[in-house]
Amino acid sequence: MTQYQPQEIEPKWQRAWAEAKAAVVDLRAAGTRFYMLNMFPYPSGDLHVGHGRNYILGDVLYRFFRMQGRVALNPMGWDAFGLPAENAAIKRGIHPRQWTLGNIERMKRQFERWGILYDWSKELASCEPEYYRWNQWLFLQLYEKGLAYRGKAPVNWCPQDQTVLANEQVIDGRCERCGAEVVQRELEQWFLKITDYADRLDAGLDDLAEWPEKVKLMQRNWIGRSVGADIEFPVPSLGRPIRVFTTRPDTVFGATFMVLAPEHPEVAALIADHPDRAAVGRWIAEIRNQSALERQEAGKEGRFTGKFAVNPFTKQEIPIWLGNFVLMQYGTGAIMSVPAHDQRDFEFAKQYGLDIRIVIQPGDSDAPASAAELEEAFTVKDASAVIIDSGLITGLPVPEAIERISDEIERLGLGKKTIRYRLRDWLISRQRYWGTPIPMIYCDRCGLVPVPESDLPVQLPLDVPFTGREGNPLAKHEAFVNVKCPQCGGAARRETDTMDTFVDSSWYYARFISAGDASQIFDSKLVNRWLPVDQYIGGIEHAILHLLYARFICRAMHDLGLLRHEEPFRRLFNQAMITKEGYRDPSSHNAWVALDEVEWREGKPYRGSVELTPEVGKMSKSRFNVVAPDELIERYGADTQRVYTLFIAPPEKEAAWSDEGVIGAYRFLGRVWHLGHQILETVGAPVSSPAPKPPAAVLRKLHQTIDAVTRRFERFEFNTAVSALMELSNVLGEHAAEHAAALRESYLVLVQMLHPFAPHMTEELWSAFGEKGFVLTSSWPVADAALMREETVTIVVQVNGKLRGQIEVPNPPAEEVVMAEVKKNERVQGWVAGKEVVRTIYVPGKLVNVVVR
RNA sequence: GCGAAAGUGGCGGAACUGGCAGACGCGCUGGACUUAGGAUCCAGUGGCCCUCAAGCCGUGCGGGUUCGAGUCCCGCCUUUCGCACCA
Repeated sequence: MTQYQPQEIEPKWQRAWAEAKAAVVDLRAAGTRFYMLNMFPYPSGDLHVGHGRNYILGDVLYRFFRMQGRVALNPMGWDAFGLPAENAAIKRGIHPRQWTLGNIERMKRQFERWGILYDWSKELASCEPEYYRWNQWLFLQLYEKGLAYRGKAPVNWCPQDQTVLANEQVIDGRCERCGAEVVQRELEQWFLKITDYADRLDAGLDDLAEWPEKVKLMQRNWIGRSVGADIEFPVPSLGRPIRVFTTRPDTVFGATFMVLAPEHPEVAALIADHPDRAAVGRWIAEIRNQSALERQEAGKEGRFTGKFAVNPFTKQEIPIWLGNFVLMQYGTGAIMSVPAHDQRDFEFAKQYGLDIRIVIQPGDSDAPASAAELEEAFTVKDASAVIIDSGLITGLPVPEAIERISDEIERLGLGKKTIRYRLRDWLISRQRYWGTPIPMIYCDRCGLVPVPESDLPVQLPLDVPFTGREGNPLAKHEAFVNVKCPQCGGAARRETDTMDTFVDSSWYYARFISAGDASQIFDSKLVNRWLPVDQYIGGIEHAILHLLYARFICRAMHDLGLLRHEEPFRRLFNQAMITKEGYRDPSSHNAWVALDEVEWREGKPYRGSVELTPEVGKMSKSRFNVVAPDELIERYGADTQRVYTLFIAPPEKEAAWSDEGVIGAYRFLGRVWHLGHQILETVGAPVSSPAPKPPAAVLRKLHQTIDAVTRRFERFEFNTAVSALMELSNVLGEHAAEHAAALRESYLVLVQMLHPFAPHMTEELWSAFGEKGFVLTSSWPVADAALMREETVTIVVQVNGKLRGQIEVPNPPAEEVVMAEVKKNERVQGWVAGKEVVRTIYVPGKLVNVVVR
């Protein structure tokens, strides 16, 4: 009997697909499109089984939709700029480009060995001028529209990576990449004005019906939309008011003091004649030098300015304080403090002995609480809370009071209703070499001058030294830095900052449609046909970062008239990572970001990935215990890895890799293989005479399986899809000895359904059976509903264990079948054909209606 | 603290709208073939009871709804994941 030898089969079919250009798709071909996309990876070098899950999943889906007759596109590219390449250059003296291209080659090879089909005719790498020139072009369009600007702001500086970071790249006060504590610095940097799109990005989430709720929630929280009002509090000593933002204008009668951020522009004027000005100044300087993390850890702290504002509603003078907990970046950098109804204000007031005035109480309490007895702020804001002692809004429930007082604020010209967002502008400049040069020039005479489109791309010079010291190596490249001003022709300097690599990745999905087009960023007509991406797959770690940026840039491109859609990804799926030996391998879920340094927590690697040695091309297994795909493929084949990876758990769930478990997938494939050859030996490859009909049980199972597998594909339930195929294979196996010849057709249907999971083996079997073409290009089987059931069934109903009724009916019965009378508390059981359960609907005291499931 | 998701055998996990809990697979036990097997095949495998049959108990804990609850409702406990002075 022919042995199952994946090592021989797999390379053969990989070659065959490549030669046939099986995945190359004509984007103008007629038909229903299916744009399948995996988040393009950072080419860190090697991939292990955790990465495999991501790409295998995509490939399985791609093959499925293709067999379903869709014109399917499955492209792949490389998020090829980034820090690890530069760090490798510093450490080992390899040029980032060489390091990156070498890794790309290795990863491509790995994809091939997994049997993943990509349309390589559309490949792109963000580090090539061919790609990044359009990055620069897009930047210039945004600059013209005022969506890219240079501005001074307190920014996050990573001392380890020697660069600034976007807010989204700071996690718990630490650099997302290296884990170093981030410090605040006041620097002039390049920003993209994502805040202009805050409302649209928030509202657009409602339309993303096929995105995980979790991701939408995270984005919503990140954007942080809050509805409230700006109110101006007069400050007599200043001669001008200070504006505050509040989401609770209904509490304004309880505002007993005001707190400003230490960075607030009015602070200098307010403390100018402070008796202890020097001490307050030192305190402010101290706070300003603290990182966000340090500020929070310090607890609440404040200083009295000595000045007062006037509460415009109570007309009371209220002291103006400075506080370390008020953020300049949010709202107006100033708050009205209502200690009775805001926990932070409450704590601050208690600490410094400030007035507390109660203006809201639970609607069901008649005795007003006393401020002195208050143990925490009363923050209820639904209709159960009622306003007291507040002039025109007294007696109103909170929601109504908010409306009423907001109108009044506008009527009196004290301020206006406002919507504010937590989201801040996207800081995109990086003081690093390996990235897209920002196409701007500084001229002493003309100021900031954009590089003319005709001069694009601004090429990243390759001949730079990598010392790892003294900042960005680009700044030392004379030929790059010194240019003529495009406006006046005088001597000028080039911008040496490069772009955040998230800019590269925020529009690449559209470039695949026109990859290699030197004349334009992409062909809008084709892009309009192919966008949005039908199925996007990647790790949850980009819930905010990449996915928010991409949504923003897509809208910006929409507004530039480049494409029709506002949302880039119609359906999103986040696969989870694969774990091993109880610890989390961060790089397994992190297909994009290769982390170069490892942070250890409690003796385990917490953040960071394996150090890659390009010469060997293997992960350091002893240290990290990750499963390398090479060995696995050598031993069991890629098909086994594919089947096991999908069988292990639902893909959105973390899964623990088990070396023993793999054998189950291998045995399964072996059984299918041998079953095929058993059938072949009986019938011979080409069938001349009509095949005998398979047993009814086989047919029924076959069609149930087609139905189940198809449904499960659509719902990403690959683990149970595989188990359904195992069951079918078991049933076929049971009948093989007696009815081998009759099983040929059923078996081939199994082969087809198994194809997305085990493409190599199924191609081999398909051709062994004399079928023409690839399984890949055959069509997906359709279940026959009639064959999924028996023609007639016997329904048996027992009440309290005694036979109450028995009837033979057509299957499925057209109507409900009334079977028996039962009394309350009687126990009813129903059976169909001695096996399946029927559904019974109990009508108390009367009847049992039996309906076949 | 706020928000979200999840708790089922020794393990990964099934169970569509409430209807035979544990599909499928791993592991384990026994057997077959073998010089041997970590290869392959067959049988068994939630717990209790000496065995079969029968029975009883079983989906984190405590209540409830229902003829019937892993599934629905209420209250806890635990775990994981987000957010965390955002006014």
